[in-house]
Amino acid sequence: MPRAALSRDAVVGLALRIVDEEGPGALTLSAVAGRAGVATPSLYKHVRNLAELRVLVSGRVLGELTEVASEAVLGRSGDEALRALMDGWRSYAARHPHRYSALIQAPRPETAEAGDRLVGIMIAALRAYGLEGPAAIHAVRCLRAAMHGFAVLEAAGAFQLAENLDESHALLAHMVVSGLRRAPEA
Amino acid sequence: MPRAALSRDAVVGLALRIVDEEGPGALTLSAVAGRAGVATPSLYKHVRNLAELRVLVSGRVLGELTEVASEAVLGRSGDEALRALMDGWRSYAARHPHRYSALIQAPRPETAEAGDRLVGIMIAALRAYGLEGPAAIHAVRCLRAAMHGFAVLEAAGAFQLAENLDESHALLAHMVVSGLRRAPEA
DNA sequence: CGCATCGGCTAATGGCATTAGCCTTTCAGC
DNA sequence: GCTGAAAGGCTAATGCCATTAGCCGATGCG
Repeated sequence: MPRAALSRDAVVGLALRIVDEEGPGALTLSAVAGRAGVATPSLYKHVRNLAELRVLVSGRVLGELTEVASEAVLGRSGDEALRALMDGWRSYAARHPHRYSALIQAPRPETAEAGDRLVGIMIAALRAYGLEGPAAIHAVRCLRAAMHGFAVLEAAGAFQLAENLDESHALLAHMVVSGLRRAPEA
Repeated sequence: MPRAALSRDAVVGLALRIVDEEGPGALTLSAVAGRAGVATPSLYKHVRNLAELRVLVSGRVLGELTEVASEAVLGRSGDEALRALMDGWRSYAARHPHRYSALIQAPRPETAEAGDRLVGIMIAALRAYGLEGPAAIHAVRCLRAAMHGFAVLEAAGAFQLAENLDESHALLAHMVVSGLRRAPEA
């Protein structure tokens, strides 16, 4: 195994930095090569193509998000766990807006496992609500929709008014927990 | 005014068709020119550049969404209005997933007016809940987050399991209305 | 009838992705 | 220590796309 200057992971790391600093749209092989001090075609020794690099970046973000979610839920249960999960999620997205935007939502086989782990954490966070089977699935979907929707809009700067965003997010969390507490039946 | 073959609106229309059929990533000036039966540079007589075309497309989508929302709320109030709004929103996104994905979330001056109209509709839909000032703002943000999050995930095919999506969405609506009914205070 | 202007065209430039094929460095095993 | 295979970098070449510059015919107002 010859010189180990670059590596697949290093390339992804540089890509992540570009995404953070200049946004997902600025992620080009040319830019990565520039940062690596290498000619563009050299990157193909580490990554199949730009599309794969994007998937790898997305996978890394998914992993970080899973870690955040995992820590948030740890040692908590019920509403507390749910709120901590939502807060952690939002906080991650707010801290790394570009990175969060690089998260690919369309399911990809490469990141299926990480995605399942994340869903598992959400199910765990919902455990206290006594949801079974389909009900748990519906709840996870709603939780995802709420967290992702808020994160995307905040990251995009779509919330323009001056009102406190923490309060808005607290209301969102309130909606989720209160909706889970009383049955959807009318 | 010489021959009126193409027009700004016609270009946007073709762009919309490309987005619908091949996704937002396939929207290139070259592709539009191909459909228009015209050389690529000719498009610059109607549109400043690709970035502007994207904004125009996004504006059109925003307009359609506003119309859908407006019709949904018409003649309804309270929970009924809210549910109709959410259903209409989801239905639009599900009917035109690529188009919905072409919606730019970052606020742009060009579409600010349309955006305000949409927010106005949401506020109207929330009127029955007696929200004032900041509380209304928070509620609109949560509503947006919920609707947008669900729409994005559904459009991306992120909901993979077989469970009925209508039910999931009904739960989301339930969360929103039940969260609005009882005060967020603990 | 003249002419300003609209709306299309060709040519040219430059960025980026991707492929092909070369060359050097390094290390495993003798 | 020597050798050869392969990892990992490079240059050259291709092709797509956006964008700019500058040309030219048609059209409709005066």
